[in-house]
Amino acid sequence: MISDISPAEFLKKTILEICPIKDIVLDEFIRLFTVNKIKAGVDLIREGDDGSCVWFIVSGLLRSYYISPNGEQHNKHFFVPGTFCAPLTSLVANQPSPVYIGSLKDTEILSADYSGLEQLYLKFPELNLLGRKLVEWAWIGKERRETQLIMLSATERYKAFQKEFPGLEDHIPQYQIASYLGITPVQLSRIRAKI
Amino acid sequence: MISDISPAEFLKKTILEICPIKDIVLDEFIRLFTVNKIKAGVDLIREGDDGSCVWFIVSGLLRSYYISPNGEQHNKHFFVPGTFCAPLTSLVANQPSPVYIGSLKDTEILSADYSGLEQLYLKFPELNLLGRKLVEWAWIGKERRETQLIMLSATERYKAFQKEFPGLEDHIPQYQIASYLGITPVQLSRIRAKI
DNA sequence: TAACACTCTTAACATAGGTTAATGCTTTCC
DNA sequence: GGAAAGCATTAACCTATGTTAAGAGTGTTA
Repeated sequence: MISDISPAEFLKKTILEICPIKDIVLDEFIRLFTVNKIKAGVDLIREGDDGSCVWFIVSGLLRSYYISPNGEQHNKHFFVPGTFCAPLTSLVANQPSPVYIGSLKDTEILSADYSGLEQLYLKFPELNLLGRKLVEWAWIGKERRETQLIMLSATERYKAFQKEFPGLEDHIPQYQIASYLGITPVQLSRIRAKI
Repeated sequence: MISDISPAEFLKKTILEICPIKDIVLDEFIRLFTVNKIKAGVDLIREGDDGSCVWFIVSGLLRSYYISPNGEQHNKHFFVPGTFCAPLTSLVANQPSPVYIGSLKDTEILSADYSGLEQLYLKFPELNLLGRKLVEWAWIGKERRETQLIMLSATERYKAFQKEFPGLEDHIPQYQIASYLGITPVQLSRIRAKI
């Protein structure tokens, strides 16, 4: 659906929809990114790794997830084309990442080194506006997710997931969705049978 | 414990712990804020209101919360002295607030008009660094909360709450804590009886 | 002091969701 | 084609949590 423009153009277009930004700054920003293709099922970062990259999803699907002490995976978020993804806790707090980030489908991304981005922040302080906007929108997403987890039943969360990620459930196994909803695949199957 | 310095000094000190910032910018930033005292149980913003302020908690306690269709309150976060609080979804998306923010104790805050802050962002683009840092840390908090909600049992969430807000449970009713944990007061009572 | 409001606890019962296991359906691979 | 792996469904049973209601403790107010 976005095959008619290059990854860099896709990124540029997405940025400009977030906030205005001078051409010279935008061009240097875009130049930080390089194209990468990864297969399904690959981890970009694992718990304990030091985060050093920011990614923009061109096509495919990424997820962030935790692994609990007993080895169970818990999906936190799905990253669809046109969105950014980064081990923010690690980058900001300069600590090992508490989360995993990996691909669920063959995925094309644009990767930027975070240290390069930080240098650009210093060179062009107004670039912090873009950074602020991106994190603000990410925060709003987390806030909505928190509300759903604390206020909605599993059935309602499933319906909210369908609205938030339209069509996604046809492309990934149900146990990945159940993990995102905070329930077992068995329970999701029961919920689906009832609806 | 912080009674020996003025609210403005407290704010200044807190800012400088987050990121370096030029004196002239910091002074103008501080000047945006005015002291307010509010009684316990007062709402600063209600669902549907247009958010226009940012607050810094000097003393006391604020909470953000949702009210579900059936009238139940669900606490999302407690704001303790030395932290910032704002109806971010409303400010960023320029929409009516989906959340309530109110006081649980007599509370002293510093309030700043968001439009004044936005003007200062334009005047000093490097101020976006502070904005970015503040939202980044807020995001990390939400991420941690999300992880707890999806991965931990209610008992474990209760213990995590005790660690994250030490001493707080002695100052607010248990049903406020239960609401934060996403369980009923009855269930919290059972959990406490077991421990 | 008595009455009231508010909070916490406890009990009895109901429901949502977890656990385990069996079954059947695809898809993949030899 | 047949075997194996991966996934979804279903059933039986168990546990955590919700619901409702009663009672006890505390503080406030008439």
